[in-house]
Amino acid sequence: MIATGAGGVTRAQRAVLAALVDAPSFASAQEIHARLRASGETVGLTSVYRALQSLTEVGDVDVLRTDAGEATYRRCDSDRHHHHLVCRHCGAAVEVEAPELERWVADVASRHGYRVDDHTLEISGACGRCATS
Amino acid sequence: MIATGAGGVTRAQRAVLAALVDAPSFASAQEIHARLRASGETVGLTSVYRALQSLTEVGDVDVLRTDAGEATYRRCDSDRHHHHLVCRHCGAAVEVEAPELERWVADVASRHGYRVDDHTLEISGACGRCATS
DNA sequence: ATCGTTGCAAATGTTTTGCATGTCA
DNA sequence: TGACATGCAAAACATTTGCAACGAT
Repeated sequence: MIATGAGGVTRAQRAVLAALVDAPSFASAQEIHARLRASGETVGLTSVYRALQSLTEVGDVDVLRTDAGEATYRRCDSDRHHHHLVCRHCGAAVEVEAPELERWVADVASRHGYRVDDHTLEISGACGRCATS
Repeated sequence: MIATGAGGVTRAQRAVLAALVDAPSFASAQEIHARLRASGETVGLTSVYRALQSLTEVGDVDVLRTDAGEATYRRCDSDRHHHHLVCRHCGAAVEVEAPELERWVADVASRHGYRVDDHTLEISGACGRCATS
């Protein structure tokens, strides 16, 4: 496997990235595949999975597991470490950077004698538009 | 289905709870099943899944999805809302309650016009014992 | 007898892999 | 020609469900 540039180098990778740009928030591999098919692209499900795997490794997309166990993918604006605030209704997502949180995490960990290797925070709820309607 | 007491009322539920007490941290359904089998208990995999489902609904055990997509379960000491600090090596886990975090989450959400329905935070790293050895 | 529990087998759904084919340098 | 990329079909998973047998009240 050759190192892929940030833009995605294979046909499948380009197609998947394009689909992710349209996606309101996190989309599953199956959804991406269906969307591509619907838009006339002829990409196999296998290639979608492989493209997502590559893109994830390179860091171009973020992965999130749903409660149902489905992996969902999202193209993130920021390439820095951040967390998500996702609307359950319309799928709108806000990327939030949180230095205080990072600090707090490190603090709590060290207070328990732990070294932090990784952490995840996901907040789900309703965005302003959906909460009121 | 009848309401099950906190102790677990079916044979499968009792067995699963017992297995979870021994578990150093989160264990998958398959692991629990294997452990029960190894210890001589004759419990079907199906019953393990069903027991875990019931126990989860009642709130006796917590669920956590691994990156691999496997659901893992843990018997939690606290029945209040809390987060986990898990050691990747030995599996030791600390349950941490974090009022500041909850406040911060609510704050960030409202700043973006969101209403918070749910949130998850997982911290993984190395405990003191494993970090130094 | 009745009703919940059990567990096998089969179904489901996602993701991965084997393999033959296509494509581009 | 050679190294990938592709996609179908099949496999590998975790998990759920249908269903008949079982156990306790």
